[in-house]
Amino acid sequence: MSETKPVRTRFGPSPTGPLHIGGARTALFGWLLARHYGGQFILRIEDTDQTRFVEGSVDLVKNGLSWLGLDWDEGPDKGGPYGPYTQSERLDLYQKWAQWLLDNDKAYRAYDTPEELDAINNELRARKLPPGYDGRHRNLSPEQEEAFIAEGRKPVIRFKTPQEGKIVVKDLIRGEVEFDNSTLQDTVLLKSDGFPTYHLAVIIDDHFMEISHVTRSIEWFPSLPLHTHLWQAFGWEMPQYAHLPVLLNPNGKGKLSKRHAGFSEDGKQILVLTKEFEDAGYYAPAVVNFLTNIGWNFGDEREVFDVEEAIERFDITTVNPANSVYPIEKLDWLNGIYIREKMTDDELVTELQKPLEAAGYTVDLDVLKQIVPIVKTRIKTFNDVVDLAGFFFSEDFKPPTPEDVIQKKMDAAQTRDLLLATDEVLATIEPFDHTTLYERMKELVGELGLKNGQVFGAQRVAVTGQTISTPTFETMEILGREETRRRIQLVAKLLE
RNA sequence: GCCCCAUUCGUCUAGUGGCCUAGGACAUGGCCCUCUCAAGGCUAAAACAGGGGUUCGAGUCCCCUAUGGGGCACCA
Repeated sequence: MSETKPVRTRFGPSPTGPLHIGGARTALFGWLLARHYGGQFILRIEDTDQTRFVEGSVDLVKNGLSWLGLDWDEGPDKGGPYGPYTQSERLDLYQKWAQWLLDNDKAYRAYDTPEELDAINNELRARKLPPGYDGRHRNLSPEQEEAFIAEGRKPVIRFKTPQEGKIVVKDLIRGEVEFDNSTLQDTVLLKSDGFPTYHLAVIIDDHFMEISHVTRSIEWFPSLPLHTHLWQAFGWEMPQYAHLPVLLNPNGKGKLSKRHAGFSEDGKQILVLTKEFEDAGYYAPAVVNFLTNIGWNFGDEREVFDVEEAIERFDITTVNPANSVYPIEKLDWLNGIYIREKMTDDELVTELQKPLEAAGYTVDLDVLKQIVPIVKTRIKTFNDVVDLAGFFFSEDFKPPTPEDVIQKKMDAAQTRDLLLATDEVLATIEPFDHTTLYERMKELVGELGLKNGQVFGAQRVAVTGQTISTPTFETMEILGREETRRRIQLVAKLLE
C-alpha cells in the first residue's frame, strides 16, 4: 500500500443510538487496519441529520468502543490536528466547498419542493425507471431561479453527475467494478437547511483529515461511483476504499439490526448492542476475537488469538466479501476459552464479583478466590457464576426440595440416615479437605450399602441446594466444616 | 422495476487451475474420563447452489439461471 502517506482510518458513527455489534465490527476492522500499519484511527461524529440526533448516544458509542479496547487517536473528545471531529461543527467548510462546486459548474441549485420530488419519483417509477431525481433544475435560467426564490423556496445543491459513459471504481475487497453513469443521479450535497448530506461531508472530511483508507459497511458500496466522481470533481487524491460485508441475522434473513433483536428459535436472546454483551457477562477480548473471526481469518487454522497477534497479521484485502450469518454460538465457546485459559484468577475474581453482587449476594472475596478454580471450567459467561455458585454466598441457605435430595431407589428416611451418617463423618474428619473427604465418603458408600451416585448425589444437593453444582468435596472444603454441617443437618431435618 | 455485490458442511471459514479421497472451528451424535455439571481426550456424521462452457485437468476462470444481500431520500 501507500509507502509515503501514513495510514489513517476512521469510524464515523451517526449519533442515533448505542453502539451496535455490526458497527463495532466495522470499527474493529478499520482499527485493525490502522494499527497494523502503525497509523491513526480517528473517531468522527457524523451528525448532519439534526432530526435523528439522540441525546447521549455519542457517549454510548464511545463507551462501546472503549470497552472493546478500540482506542482512537483523534476525536471529538481528544482533539487533534484536523478537528473539529464533529460534523455539525464543520458546516462552514461544507458550505464553502459546495459553493466551490457551484462556481466550477459541477453542481447546481435545485428548488423542487418535497411534493414535487414525490411526483417526480412516482413518475419515474411508473416509467419503470430508477426512482430519484430527473435533473430538471440542472439548467435553470437566472430568471427561473429568481422566480423560485421569490416564491420563498429554499434550494438544495445537487451534484452534476456525469450522465454518460462508465466509471470504474475500486474496492480493496472486491476489486474493480464498472458502473454505468446513466444509472447515477444528481444527488443532493447540501440540504436546504445548510447542512451537508453524508456524501458531501464524508468526501470533504476524508480529504482534510487525510484519511488513507475508507472502511465502511457494504451498504455504501452503491454510492462509490458517486463518491469517486466527487473526488474527481474536487481534484483531490482519493483514498482507498474497502467495503465490509455485514452481519446477517441468525436465521439468515436480513441484516442484523436493533430492530431484529429478540429471541432465536431455541429461546436465547440475540444480543446486538455492545452494552448487551457486556451486561451478559462476556469478556471484551473474547468478543474482539469473535468479531475478528467473522469475515477474516487468522490463518494456520487458528481460531483463538490475542488482539496483538491479529494486528500483526491483519490484511484488509483478504476479508471475505460475502456477508455472514452472525455465528453467535461460537462466542460462548470462545468466552469459555478466555475464562479458563486466558484470564488470571485475580481477573476472574474482579469480573465475577460484579454479577454476583448484582444478583444481591454479599461477596466474600476470599471465598470467591477459592471457588474460581472450580467454577472456571463450568461457566461460559461471567453471569453464569450466579446460578452455578451463588449458593456459596447466600447468607440464609436456600434448602433444596426433598425430591431433589432423595436419590434413585431411596426414600426420605434412608436419605435422612445417609445425611446423618455424613454429618457424623464431617464432625471429626481431619484434615477437612476435599481429598480426605472424598476418600472417606467412598468408604461411607460401602458402609451404608449404597451406590456412589446415591450418596454423593444426596450430599451434593444437601450442601449446595442444587442438582448441578461445583464438585461436592471441593465445595465442602471451601464452605468449611461448620457451614457444611449446618446445611447437612438442616436438610436432614427437612426429611423427617 | 433498475443497478451492484455475493454464493464451500446447520453456522463461521481454509482453498487464488493439478498438493482436494475438499482442511479447521462451533454446534450435534458416540466413546473414554467422572460425585452432578462442565472441562479434557478420541471419534462420527456433515459442504463446493444448479446448468452450460474454457482447459489435458475446475471448488478455483467465463456465461446463464436460482437464491441471498445491498442500493436507487433534503438518512446515515
